[in-house]
Amino acid sequence: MKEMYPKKGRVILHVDMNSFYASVEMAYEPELKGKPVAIAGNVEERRGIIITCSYEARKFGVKTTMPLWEAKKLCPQLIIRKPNFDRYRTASIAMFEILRNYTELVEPVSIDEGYLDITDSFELGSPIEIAQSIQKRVLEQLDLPCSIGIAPNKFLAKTASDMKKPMGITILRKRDIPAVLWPLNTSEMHGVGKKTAEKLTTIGIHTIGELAAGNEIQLKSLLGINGIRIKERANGVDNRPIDPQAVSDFKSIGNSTTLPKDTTNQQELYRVLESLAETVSVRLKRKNVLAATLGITIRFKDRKTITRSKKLSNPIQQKEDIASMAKQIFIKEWNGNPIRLLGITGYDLVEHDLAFKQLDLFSFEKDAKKEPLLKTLSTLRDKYGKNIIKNAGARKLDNAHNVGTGTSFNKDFLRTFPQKKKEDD
DNA sequence: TCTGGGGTCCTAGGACCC
DNA sequence: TCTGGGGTCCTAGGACCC
Repeated sequence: MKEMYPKKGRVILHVDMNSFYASVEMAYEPELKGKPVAIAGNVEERRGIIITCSYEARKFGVKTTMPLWEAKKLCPQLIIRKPNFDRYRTASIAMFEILRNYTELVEPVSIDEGYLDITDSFELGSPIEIAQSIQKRVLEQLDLPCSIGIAPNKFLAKTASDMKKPMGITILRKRDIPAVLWPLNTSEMHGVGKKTAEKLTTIGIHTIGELAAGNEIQLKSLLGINGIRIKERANGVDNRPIDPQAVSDFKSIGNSTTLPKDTTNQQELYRVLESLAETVSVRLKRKNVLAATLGITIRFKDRKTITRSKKLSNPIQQKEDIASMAKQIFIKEWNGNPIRLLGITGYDLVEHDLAFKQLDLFSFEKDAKKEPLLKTLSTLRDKYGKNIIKNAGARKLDNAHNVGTGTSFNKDFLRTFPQKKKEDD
């Protein structure tokens, strides 16, 4: 029945805070308003860079990622502040709370931007009225400016919010695409960076319009699945839903630091790893997760960067565990060359409760003696889910057969669990 | 005087299994 | 004696974004 009616188009908003960190500082310190302000990391050191800056600073040519000394040269009166991440987090939470007054379908993308699906929020007003209301409330309640894009999907909404800054509201309809989007260079597209743009020129594609008409076979062989995707986007096609949960299931937690100066001193490097391990441990604990894979990043003097990771038989969270594993991985790979940056990242995050049950599982030996192991494993699986068994190292649970009463097991046993031979192979 | 730190997603090769 | 075609997992690197 549904198909008999024309499909109702979605209405998506993209809310993008304008020079967020600098604006938050101005809200805290109104004297800064109207002045060139920049937030910069490592202010004391030669490697300080601009994280973000006010529009007044941009007029001087100051830009994100620019080295501090260069920014000062362009704008000697530049006011520099260190980042206050707690302030930004607080402002971000308040901002998303305001957005949730308009719909439950709010998907935070980063600390300063998010999508809203207001398709079913029409009783609150037209899309443009809703956008105006959001902008007004965020400004009045938080003293923060934002730009909003209104469109039928995420890609177009994101593109639209970028078109008028600060405090813009832009509508981008599908029918606007040929006039507005197609004349632009492909590198202007969200999702197309320098490398991809360069590759595209090798097949004669320079503008978004040329990409929209590009040969799919050619694009696929050049860029893989991404080639198909950016062609779709160039045609205004993007079916990704707004997912309010998306932000909460993060995939990794890490911490890295550029050293004050390049070094080959192993003790010093170990101390850095310990300090990184501490931060990662705190962050893992705050999110109530453990890491089942640990990775390190090493950047050498010449900026060549390598990553090494190790899947662990037991997930870890304590700083001592993280530090010792990180050192182990590090020392195996380090060739003695001067190091510029070190990082530690936890992957394959498992929730604390589940990880705990997973460990508990190994103390169930007694139970295993009472009843067939297969039954015990099945019980555990039913209780804690298949992944828990999988994470414990016992893959192919379904192939576990013919294990009799009285069999005891521990984690090593689980890992080397005998597999049933397939007769038909 | 070059170029931070936090992430996500995709690809590709080798090991291993059937 | 000379060799298939799946599939999954693990690891490393690259591209991109804010």
